Amino acid sequence: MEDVCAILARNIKAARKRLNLSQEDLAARAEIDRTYVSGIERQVRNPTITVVAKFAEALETTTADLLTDESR
Amino acid sequence: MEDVCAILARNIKAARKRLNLSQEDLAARAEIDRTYVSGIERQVRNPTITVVAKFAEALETTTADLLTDESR
DNA sequence: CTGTGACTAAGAGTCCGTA
DNA sequence: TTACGGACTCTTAGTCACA
Repeated sequence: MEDVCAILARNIKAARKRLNLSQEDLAARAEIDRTYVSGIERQVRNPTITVVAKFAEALETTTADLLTDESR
Repeated sequence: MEDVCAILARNIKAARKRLNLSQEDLAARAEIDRTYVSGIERQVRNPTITVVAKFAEALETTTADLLTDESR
């Protein structure tokens, strides 16, 4: 079973690219530090669900979507 | 926009009832502390996504499902 | 534009109990 | 069976300088 952090990292990165945003742009939108965004995409962070919710809003999607394993 | 913790609390409680589990049963299954389960259902906790994943496994569902707002 | 190490404050998560 | 409290440890939140 794949780690939920890996799924989140992949989905955030994909959604970010889709919107043509840099990590910096996303950080600004979500009101999160740039380096924190980096840490999540690199899977060195294990965020709380409220942080994921912030990302979801900034990426114009839902919390559930960011945690959905698209690979199956 | 409704808080993600409220959605989680509602969904966990519903899934737990559906399986006829007590908070203690669920805690044992998910290998999470009994008082922590209580705290999440009362929305006084803001869990990390790995904990939500543990709940999902114990409740025979997915992380995304536990964070899906069924009220819409 | 991104990765990384280091740091403090806050809160996640555990364990003991009581009503 | 659940809510709630105290006390505790350890990780996350959030930020910085630097590569």
